[in-house]
Amino acid sequence: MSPRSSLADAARTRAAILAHGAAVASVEGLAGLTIGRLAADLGMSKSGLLGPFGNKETLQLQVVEAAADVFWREIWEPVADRPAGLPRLAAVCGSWVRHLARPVYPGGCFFIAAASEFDDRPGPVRDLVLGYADRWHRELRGQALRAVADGDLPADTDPEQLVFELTGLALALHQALRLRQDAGAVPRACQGMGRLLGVPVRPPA
Amino acid sequence: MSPRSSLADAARTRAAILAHGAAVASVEGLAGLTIGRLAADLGMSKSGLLGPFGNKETLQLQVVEAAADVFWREIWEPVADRPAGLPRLAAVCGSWVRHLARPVYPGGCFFIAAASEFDDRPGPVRDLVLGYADRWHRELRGQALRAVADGDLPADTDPEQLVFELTGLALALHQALRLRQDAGAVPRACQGMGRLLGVPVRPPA
DNA sequence: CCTACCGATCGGTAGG
DNA sequence: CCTACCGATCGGTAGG
Repeated sequence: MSPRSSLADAARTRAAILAHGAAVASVEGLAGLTIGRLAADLGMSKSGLLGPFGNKETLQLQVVEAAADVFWREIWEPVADRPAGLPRLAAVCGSWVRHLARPVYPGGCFFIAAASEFDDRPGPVRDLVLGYADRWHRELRGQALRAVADGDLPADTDPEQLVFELTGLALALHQALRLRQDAGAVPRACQGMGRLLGVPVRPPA
Repeated sequence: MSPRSSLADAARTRAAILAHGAAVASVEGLAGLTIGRLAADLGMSKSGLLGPFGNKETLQLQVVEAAADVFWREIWEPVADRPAGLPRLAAVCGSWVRHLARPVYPGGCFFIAAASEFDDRPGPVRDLVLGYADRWHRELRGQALRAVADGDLPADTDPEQLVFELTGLALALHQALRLRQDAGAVPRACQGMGRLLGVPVRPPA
């Protein structure tokens, strides 16, 4: 075993806390995260766990950021090589569906849960979640605009309406999978998205 | 003032607890409901508040039932006189949109929040929320089936797919209103629903 | 319905 | 990173 600097140890500890925190928060909620529970799960003391963050809210914010990194890598990175516009939009819808159908976190999509939990709780956590939601929204809309400009979507397409309806299908898929445990919702989400885009949408293998 | 029996007093106390509990839960979550906070809000002692219910879980279950009554009265009762099938389905979509856009609870739709919060927490609360979600789903699907039988929707319409997409539009509306505070989502939800049904959908006055 | 109280757990701090 | 500890609050009970 090679020796490890205490700096690298600290970074790995921090990453482990954030990864486990996101997993727990996906089930119990970000507000339901407790320092004592996380510390017990990871075999640490409460003060040792809190140390790198200082207080619970900072821990929550960094858990959100860590989950955003995972989300981005799961969904956008695999399709970054697709041509901008309709091809990339259809591909990202496919990887979005795959993300929702895959056990990335035990409680399903971290961001759908966090958005619902904090939509009415003003403060830094809500602001951060909203910031990521806006970024996601603009990214989708940008591809939709490009698809219209390319003539790959009808000229009278309203990109806002399209993004709104795609988002609805993703939210319906999440609810059907998590609450109703209805795996048949995966092809239904793909069919709905495919009809909106005029091209097939499929979760990648 | 007419005298009141202690029985009627108790019933009014119980109703006040459940109404306020649903309002608080719409913001803080059903799990975030605390007996001490509810008691303080209502000027009662903790033991007095807990008395009619016995424990917190029973209180949660009865809050869900009270919210379900409100939901039913808000959405289905106003359209019960519409002809079954497409007319009633379009009308219920309109009152659904109105419900989501109206400040019925300070935290938005109680059931969307509760479904998200408890979708991964096994137990009686989840079972009850799921039961109401199933009932809602079957009610919509029944009207869709009737609309197809009446020839008011194309014969190849898949009622499951239709209900899935209508639900998605409602979920997207809720998220847009609560998280993004985007009132423009109301006409977008109506447009999406109207396109699915082939008839206009409008929130009633 | 109340007061008074229980053990457990909360977020967080002192000191090392 | 740890132990030891803080005041506050949790769900719930005893007794009236």
